[in-house]
Amino acid sequence: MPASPSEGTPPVVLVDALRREIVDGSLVPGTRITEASVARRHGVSRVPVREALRALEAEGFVVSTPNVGSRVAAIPVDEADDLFAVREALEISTARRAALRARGLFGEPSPPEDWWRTRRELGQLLDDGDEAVEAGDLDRLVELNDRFHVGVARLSGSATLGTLLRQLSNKIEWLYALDTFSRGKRLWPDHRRILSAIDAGDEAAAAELMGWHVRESRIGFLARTEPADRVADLRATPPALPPTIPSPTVPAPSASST
Amino acid sequence: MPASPSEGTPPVVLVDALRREIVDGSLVPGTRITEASVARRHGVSRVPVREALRALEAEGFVVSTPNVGSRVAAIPVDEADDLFAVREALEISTARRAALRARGLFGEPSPPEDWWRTRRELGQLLDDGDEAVEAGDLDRLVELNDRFHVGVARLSGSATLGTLLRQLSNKIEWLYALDTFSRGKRLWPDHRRILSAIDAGDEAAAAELMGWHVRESRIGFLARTEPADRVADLRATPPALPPTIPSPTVPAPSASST
DNA sequence: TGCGGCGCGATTGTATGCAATCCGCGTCGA
DNA sequence: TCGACGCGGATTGCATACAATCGCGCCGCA
Repeated sequence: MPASPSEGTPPVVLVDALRREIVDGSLVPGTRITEASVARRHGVSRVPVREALRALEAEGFVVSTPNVGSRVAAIPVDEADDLFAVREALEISTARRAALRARGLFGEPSPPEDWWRTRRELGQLLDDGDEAVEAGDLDRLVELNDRFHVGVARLSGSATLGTLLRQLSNKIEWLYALDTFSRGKRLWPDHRRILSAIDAGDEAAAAELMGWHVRESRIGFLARTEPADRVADLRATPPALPPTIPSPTVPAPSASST
Repeated sequence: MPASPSEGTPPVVLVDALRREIVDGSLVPGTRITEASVARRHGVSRVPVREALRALEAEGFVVSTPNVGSRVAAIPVDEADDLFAVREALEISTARRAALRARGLFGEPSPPEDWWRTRRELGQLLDDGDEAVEAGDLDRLVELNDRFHVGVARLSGSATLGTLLRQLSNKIEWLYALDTFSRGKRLWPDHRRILSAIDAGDEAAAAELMGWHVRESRIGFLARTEPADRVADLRATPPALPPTIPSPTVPAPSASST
């Protein structure tokens, strides 16, 4: 239930802990991160800390220079819009694939047990989110929002897209930390519609709804920093929807799932 | 000149070496990678090897299970088209930003020295590529192609987009390794046009050309596996070009470039 | 007073050693 | 004959120890 069920191995815990501190602003960009201090704080030796720092570096949250050390990277503020643009393409793909998998394409005769488990979690998530909306608990909504999108990526069955999305959505969450703007509850109901389209196996609808949804959040974000006319300009443009060929070609790959 | 000039630190070397072996097919998906064997082969201890494996895991080329070990991940064949779709959005952004930087936007008064150095490298690259086309040296062309796109990402000045692109383009190269299809030299001349648009600071043209270029390579790839009518369908659709708000808002962030 | 070189403390990079865990195989029992 | 149990080798996970490197402040010198 806590995001990743198989967590427990120290380096992974460290990565999650540090990334969280970075994303939510506890660790200000530019802050020096010494291996020893992290090791002490978490009661481990420097070896797992080093591994964690390497992973965070690969994800772009930390910059390291050899023989000198690691610092918290700069928040990619001026890349915000581009990140949203990429996310749009990415999530359209995950939504589409999730719907296709619901129809039992992609080589599998029908969605595997794993798919259904994630699907159930998402259902629960939606209810929790509705509750949070009622209660006005925006912090919780932020977290649920993130988990919803990651969940859809898991439904898509694509490890690659999932990895990319996780990186992207963490970056975007980081951007939100720049000020106290909290993502509105306005967009929450979209999620239920998206999940319905996935359930129905309607990949076109899933893709379109997700595209629209991400696009709206992009507009919402940009509205804080960009001149109004530019935002209006973006809003006027019809949703992108890059056509993707549904590819029921190759069955499941051979080597990974052990 | 060899891809990354400041390389030399062992873990980075290991990451590059292993990733290369994976991408070019020397290490077949599913292959077990034991830390000790890698350590012996490279004459180091297991510690840097572990760090390298973590990084590769974060990039998605390796899957590790705790207490068991690491294996080469499965090639994401059935995600090919989605990867191309994401790459399209990504590279449109990098091309656009590169052109904007050429115009001296983004807070900087004019392109910094670093920009010009990369720009010069790209110029050289184009000439080398023309040569390779003449000589029919397709292997070399593949490498140059990769370096061109990564170079444009560097011109864009965006570490985040650069990281994402590197991951994506490695994955896509991995896909190409699936068979002996070699990326045609037909698309090589596009690069010169793209670079010209960047030089001119024409961000709209740069974005459009890059979008078209990536799209063409996507079509070329898919033509090998997909039914002809689907490919024709994709080809008929006009280039996406998700509108991006050029954001000259925030100057350079404070903490990173040391 | 300004500046260049030097040495020390701090930190990173890596090797080694040992405990923990897992997988495969042989043995025992029904 | 078949299945369950248990043991041994192999491998991972981590802590400790030590060498290498860097930044920074101090001192000497012009």
